[in-house]
Order: sequence, then C-alpha cells, then structure tokens
Amino acid sequence: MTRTIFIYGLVLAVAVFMLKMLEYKFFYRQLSVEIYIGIIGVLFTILGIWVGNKITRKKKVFIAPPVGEFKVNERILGEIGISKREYEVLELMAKGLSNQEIADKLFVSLNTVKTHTANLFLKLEVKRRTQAIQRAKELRLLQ
Amino acid sequence: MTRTIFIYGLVLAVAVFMLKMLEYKFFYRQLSVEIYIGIIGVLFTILGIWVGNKITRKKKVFIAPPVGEFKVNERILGEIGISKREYEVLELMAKGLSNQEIADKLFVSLNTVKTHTANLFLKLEVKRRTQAIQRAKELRLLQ
DNA sequence: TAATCCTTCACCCGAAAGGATGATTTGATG
DNA sequence: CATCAAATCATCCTTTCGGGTGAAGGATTA
Repeated sequence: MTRTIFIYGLVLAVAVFMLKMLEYKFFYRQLSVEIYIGIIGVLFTILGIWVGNKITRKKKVFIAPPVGEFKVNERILGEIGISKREYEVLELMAKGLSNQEIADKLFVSLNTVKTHTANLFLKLEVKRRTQAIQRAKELRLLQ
Repeated sequence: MTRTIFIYGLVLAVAVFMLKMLEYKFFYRQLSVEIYIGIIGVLFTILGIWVGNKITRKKKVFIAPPVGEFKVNERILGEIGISKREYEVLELMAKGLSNQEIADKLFVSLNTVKTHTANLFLKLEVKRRTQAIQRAKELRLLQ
C-alpha cells in the first residue's frame, strides 16, 4: 500500500516533468491546447486506472444458499440449563457479533452480555466463543 | 460494457467542457499553468479510478447448493487467493483454537499466526474470527 | 534479472474478550 | 412469606485479538 503510494508519487513526478517538456514544445511549436489537454487527460486516466486497480482489488461477491431445515434440541437445552436470555446471546454470538453489538441489539449493558457469555462458557464447558459456537452446533442448539 | 464506454464518453465530454470553462478563466484571470495542469490531472485521475472500478467490477457469484458429502470449493479458495498456510490457520481457527495454540501446533510464532489471520480477515472480508469461520463455511471452504 | 507472492517474524497500540466476584431487582414457587 | 433462579449491572484485572507497519528470505514467474 505504502509502496503503491510511493510509486504513484514517482509516476506523478515523472508525468509532471514530461508535461513540462510538452509545455515547452507547446509554446514553441504551436501545438494546440486541445491536443495538450488530450495528452494530459489520457496520461492521467491511465494512471488513474492503474492506481484504482492497485488500491481497490477486483473482487467477486460470493453468495451461498441457505441450507435445509433445523430443529432446536430443546431437551439438551433444558438439560444443560441454558436460559432464554443466554440462548439469545448464544445465537447472536454465533452470527459473529461482538459482545458490544449483542448488548446494543438486546438493549442491555456490555457487562450483562459478558455475564451471559461467561455462564454459557461454563454450561457448554468451553473457554472461547468460537468453541461455544462449535459446541452448540454439535449439540444441535444452533444450526 | 457498452454502457460503461458510453458513460465514459459522456463524462469525458463534460470534463472537456469544464476544462474549456477553466481554460477561459485560465486566460482571463491568470491562473498559473501548474494549477491548470494539476486540476486536469486530478480530474482525469479520479475519472481513471472510476472507470477502472467500472471495468473490473465486482460481480455476484452464486455458489451451488450442497449435494451429498462435503467437498472443499477449491475454485473459490483460489479465486479469493487463500494460501496453503492461511488455510491451515483457518482450519485450526474453526476448531476453536486461540492464536497461541495455532502457533504451537504449526510450530511458528504467535506473530506469524496473527499475520495469517489478518490476511484471512481481509480476504474473507470479515472483522472477527467468528465471522471468518462462518463465512468460510458459507463459501464451502470448511465443513 | 526484476517483480511478485508466500512465509516468517517483530513491535506497538488499542479494542475486545474473558475470569472472578459481588450486588440488586424481579418473578415464580414451595 | 421466604427462597431461588434469572436478569441486570458493576469493578478490577489479565489475556487475547486485531490493525498497522515494516522487513527479510525463498520460490516463482514474467
């Protein structure tokens, strides 16, 4: 990235230099203003395309289809003793939300969410949220 | 594509028009040549970036629904540009391992793992590891 | 040969996550 | 009514994550 900017600057400098040369010819050989502008335009357009391709890498948006039906295993849910609220947190956690985002979505404080997650980790017997999500899917608590 | 070219032409025409106006000011208000060139340069650079983005445009790619057993979608893997090592990290990440644990398992430093994860987040266009795992499963890069 | 990619590692810094613990309120239930 | 679980929030502290940047060596390729 820094390199790209550097190269861009360099090319720009060279371009300006070349334009100065051109300017010289322009004044002494009666090159028309239009041609002058045209050359500058083409030059910078090419430069722009190049830079644009460098910084915004071409990308494709992949869209995956949703999969099949699913039924929550209520039995295990009760057996482990996961409360309604905790389950809500679990769901949002599995969607990849941060604790703060979950807190905002449920209209509670960050601390509350942290309490819920801590309880979930205890009940699911895991140490991290990634493991919790995994475990929950294994137990068919989540799709 | 034809449309893009057409729009490009249109914008070009507008640009030339604006430049003519500028030229007018240039001659009558003694705008310096450097500023004139600068404006033209910036204008056409922006134009170039825009055109570049239009040409190499992100397109939607729909992923085939899952049939039978799981098979890693090598095509997407290559298209997104995830390297072997990065994929290994992705797998371990999905198993719920921490960066440190991944580092130990792959016999590399924690910093290396963090570099890989950072690259993965870029390529998968996500912000967190939980999202990365999700996305990877959507794209059928992981089971 | 030069450019590019991959892999490796480092340092800094701020944000997020997690552990431990305690406290309050509310609703259900024996 | 007393009690218990659930839900809420807090504080303190440590660990983990993630962003940004730079750099070096090896492999591949134009």
